[in-house]
Amino acid sequence: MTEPRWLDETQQQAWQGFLVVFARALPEIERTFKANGLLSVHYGILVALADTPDRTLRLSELADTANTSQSRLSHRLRKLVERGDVSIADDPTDGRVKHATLTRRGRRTLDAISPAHADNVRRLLFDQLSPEQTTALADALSTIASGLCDHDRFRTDGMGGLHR
Amino acid sequence: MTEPRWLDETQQQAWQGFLVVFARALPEIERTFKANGLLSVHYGILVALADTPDRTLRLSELADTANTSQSRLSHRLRKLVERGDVSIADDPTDGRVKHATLTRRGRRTLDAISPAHADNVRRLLFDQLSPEQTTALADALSTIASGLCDHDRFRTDGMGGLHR
DNA sequence: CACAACTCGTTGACGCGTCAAGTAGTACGG
DNA sequence: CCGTACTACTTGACGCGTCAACGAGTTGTG
Repeated sequence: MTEPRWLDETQQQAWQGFLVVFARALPEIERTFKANGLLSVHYGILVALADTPDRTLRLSELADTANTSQSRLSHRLRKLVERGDVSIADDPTDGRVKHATLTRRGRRTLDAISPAHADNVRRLLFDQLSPEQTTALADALSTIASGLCDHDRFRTDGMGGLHR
Repeated sequence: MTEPRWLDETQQQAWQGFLVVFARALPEIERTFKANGLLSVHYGILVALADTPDRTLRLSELADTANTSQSRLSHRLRKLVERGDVSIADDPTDGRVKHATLTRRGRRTLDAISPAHADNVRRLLFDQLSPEQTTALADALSTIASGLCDHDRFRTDGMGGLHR
């Protein structure tokens, strides 16, 4: 066993900041979704589909884009399909694969929630920051995020070659 | 209804980064705790107590310091008391109040988990960043965090005058 | 002292996320 | 073709967090 390497003071400060954001901002943000009978997972799914050219993704890609596990996607998709926000279709060439498509109703749901959501995020997180702080934050988080995504593919895929 | 104010591109980038960190790093970090039969909540509770001069906090302060709700604290405390990591004592002057104290065993639990935890956080988040990025990140997150904590007291307390 | 209003902490029901197991479909080696 | 290995997705059990309701203790008012 070698001597453990601790976080330096700056890193501890940053980590503590993450914890506060996760513990205090996210639940507050979640409330907007609950007020519309949904969860942030649902919203993430709708956004992922809306950001796709033909509003359609196969489920495994959808799970990846929405930063969720396949089983969670499966569970939450049930409600979205029941509500008519998303429709599911079998792939014609591969019977295992299914595709999810954002319906017109799903688009409307998204439009109904988005303003309040953006407002929450801005108010809770970004209104406190100067433009320079925001830029630096985006830079650091993007760096971390891309590292995390690469790391993930490394662990789960065997070089899956998914988009990007 | 006025025109909604959206997030600008930088803000969106930062927010997306938060989501990725939240969805990919935290579960990974949680694994270390689960390997020791605990959750991150438990760890946060132990840390909060360890950071206090006499290793003792009344429960409401503990909940606040550990960024958790009172009921969650109550639920998770059960296991920590059973394990003997924390002991609970009634306040002698106010029958409603209880105090939690970190035991010697709790201290040992903390020491056993901390190295692996610090390692995870460093590896997943900070190893990717330059020193300048880390500093900027800590600065931005601290700013947001202090805003969130003030905001919280504003909503729940009636000017509770809790420490700080 | 009585009674209302309040605070501190606990509890239980309920819905969500995880994990491991399961079903169904595909690829491939012989 | 047959069987094995693999992939895509689904399901159910289980433990956690939330929320609302609760019991217990305290404070304030007349």
